[in-house]
Amino acid sequence: MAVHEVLAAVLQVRAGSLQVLLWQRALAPDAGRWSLPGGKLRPDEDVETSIRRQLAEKVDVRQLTHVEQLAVFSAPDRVPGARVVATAFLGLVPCDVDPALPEDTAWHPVEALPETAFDHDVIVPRARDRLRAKLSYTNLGFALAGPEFTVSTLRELYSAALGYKVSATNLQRVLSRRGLLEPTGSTAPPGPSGGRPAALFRFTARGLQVTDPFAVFRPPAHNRPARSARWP
Amino acid sequence: MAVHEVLAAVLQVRAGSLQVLLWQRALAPDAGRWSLPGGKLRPDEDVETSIRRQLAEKVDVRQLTHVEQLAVFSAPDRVPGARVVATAFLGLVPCDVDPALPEDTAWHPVEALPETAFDHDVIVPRARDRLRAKLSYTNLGFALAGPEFTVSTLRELYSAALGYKVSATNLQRVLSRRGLLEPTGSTAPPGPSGGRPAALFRFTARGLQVTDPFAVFRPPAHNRPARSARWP
DNA sequence: CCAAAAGTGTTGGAGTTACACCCATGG
DNA sequence: CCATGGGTGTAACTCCAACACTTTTGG
Repeated sequence: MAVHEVLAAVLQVRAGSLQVLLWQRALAPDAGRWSLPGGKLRPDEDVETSIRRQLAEKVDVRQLTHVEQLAVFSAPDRVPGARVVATAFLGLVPCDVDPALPEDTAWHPVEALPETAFDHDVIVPRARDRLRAKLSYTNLGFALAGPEFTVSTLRELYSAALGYKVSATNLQRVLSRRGLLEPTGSTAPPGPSGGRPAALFRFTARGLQVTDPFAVFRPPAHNRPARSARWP
Repeated sequence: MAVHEVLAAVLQVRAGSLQVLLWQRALAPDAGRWSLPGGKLRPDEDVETSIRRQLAEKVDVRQLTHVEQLAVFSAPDRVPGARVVATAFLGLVPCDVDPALPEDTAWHPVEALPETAFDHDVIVPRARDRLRAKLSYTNLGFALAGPEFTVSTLRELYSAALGYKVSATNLQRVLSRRGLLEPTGSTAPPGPSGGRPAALFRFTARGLQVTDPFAVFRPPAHNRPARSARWP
């Protein structure tokens, strides 16, 4: 008989850094502090439906390219008053959209969070770490990028999300070898200072796919499929 | 205002195969079908405390070497009657213990489940997959093995859990290079048909440690620590 | 022709698989 | 001394990081 709420750390790469969407509480408890968007779970919806509805309603974020569960936060005293159990989500918004936001809502760099309400400061790093891990072994980059992009752009997205410089050279090679990237055939015009025009690419799939499931302990070669469609 | 329950897929390698602990329901709904152990979340405990308590109480499993959250299952109609939201866990029991079980409780191979209650048949494969993934990039093997073991024994555990043959040669090398395994100095007596006595090993740490966090996209070498203590 | 940005070639090394070979023990 | 299981040495392979080099544009 506990209230169940859903919360989302919605992440987007903005201005070269990974940022999270927060709204500032006007009322107690924790008035003035910043809070993850979300709200109560309704009786007729599951948690993912609920967080998608609440994000659409409250902060007008509809262009989520990826949503996944992070964890349940259930310490009995995690919020003051009656107990609330929370299911936390990671949400991703591609870099080519800029949703209209209510007055009290703003993006904040993940590495420089303001004072947050309740246990929300624990949830944001969890979301960031999940994103970083999945960028390495899945095609999750599609959720940060727009439909078409240059390798330079993609490099900036990966660098911002991972927190360190990624080489464009090797990024393109790794993603191409895995079959995640394909050229569109067209090119982007060069900038004002010249330079060779960049080829445009897109992700071959836009749903989450695990491309490198095993760091080690791969199954023996004779009953393992070829590179393109890996186990399992 | 939904009831919240906790459920655990408790896994152990038994008789060469990965098995899960289930109890057979006596009463409706789903009488006769097999169910994951668990129960209602109490107001004064968080979900992990709760699942540990319920496993200790109901099936007398106290020797859990590892417990972690899997996911929330929240479809409004996942159980008949009033709504119940469930937090599912993965639990691991080392191969050297054999807990006393109540009458209605038994181990079942993960690959040959009986008819299960509700959505529990979805939870068990999720637990298995999580275990398989973490065996590759963490030291989670400690949770399947006893305090001391031979490489042959460890090979059987990994083979059963992963579902394919693992070479003892390479298993030892990989785990040793990562610094997860250390020899105890003593040896196990050979079997009835002779053979060289096997050296005994232990895991150097018995808490979960991520040993291989990045499949690719490692940070540049100059700001990356050496092999032993990897990022982050 | 030069600067700038994009893209390719190539080398080297880390980590792993596969397999041949050597070691220690019981009958 | 031979069968049996345990352990080591080593070659080949996959994948990736690093960096030099080439290509294509604007001034």
